[in-house]
Amino acid sequence: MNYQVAKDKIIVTNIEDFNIEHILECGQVFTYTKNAENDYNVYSKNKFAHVYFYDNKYVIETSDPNYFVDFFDLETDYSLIKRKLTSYENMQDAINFGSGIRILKQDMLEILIGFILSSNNNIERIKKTMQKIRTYGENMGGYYAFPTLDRLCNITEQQFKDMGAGYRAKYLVDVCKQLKSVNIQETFFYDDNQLKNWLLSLCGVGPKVADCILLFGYHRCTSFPVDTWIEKVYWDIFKQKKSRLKMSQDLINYFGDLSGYAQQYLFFYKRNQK
DNA sequence: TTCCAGGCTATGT
DNA sequence: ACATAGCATGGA
Repeated sequence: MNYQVAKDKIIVTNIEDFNIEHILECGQVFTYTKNAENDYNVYSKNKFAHVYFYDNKYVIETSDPNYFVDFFDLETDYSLIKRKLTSYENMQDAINFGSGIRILKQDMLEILIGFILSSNNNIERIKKTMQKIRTYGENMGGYYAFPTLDRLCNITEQQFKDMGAGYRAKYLVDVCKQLKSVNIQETFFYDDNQLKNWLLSLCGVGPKVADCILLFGYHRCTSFPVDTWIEKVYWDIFKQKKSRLKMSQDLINYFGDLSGYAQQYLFFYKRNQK
């Protein structure tokens, strides 16, 4: 894969490991809309990008190309990651199926809110709620920025409910209060254990959601979120049942530094099997 | 109508 | 430490 940065766009060529559908539909992100096949709008913080396939290339149109070079993790060699993962059993099919997956570098606050909403919920509704929450953010002309923490703190439980958060509305109000008393920048220097323990202390954040925030909000790739789909994958690999915590530990021991990447290929593949 | 959706909290053993 | 009910909501 290669890319070129211009003033108002990025051009991605040799796209064997960049596929916008794989990237957005593999469950790591809720802040996008689909215009057509291979044509999406992507929102992150106060930024926006229009991504589409054209002439065997991807075009990422945006007013801030450098931001999206980082967001799409374009400096990481996913061909190398896939080559390493190929040596594992049961991985070849998943890698072929989701060959264009990349793990996005998303905003921690958006990930936190999104995955608190994810519990016992479905992806379409999470996306709708996230889009509605965005209307409380700054109007950027044509779209809204995701609300800052100060703005989020002014949203009431009833307003979150009206946006479809359900019983998670209370968690959102409480977690915003909790975050206000923390220097969030410092949390980026925590080691994996410190960070997970802190995340588990937040309202609405249990083991699975904490692992998702570690992986998608902090890019800690030695994290392996276990959900209903990964439970099935675990059975395929190890032929036994365990608690989700132990499954996650086994999978991290198995995949090591590649855990987060393996999780995404396997999740996307399993979730889309008939 | 009933079941399910990338689980969490609270409350038991 | 482990097991289970209840949780809002909308779509199939």
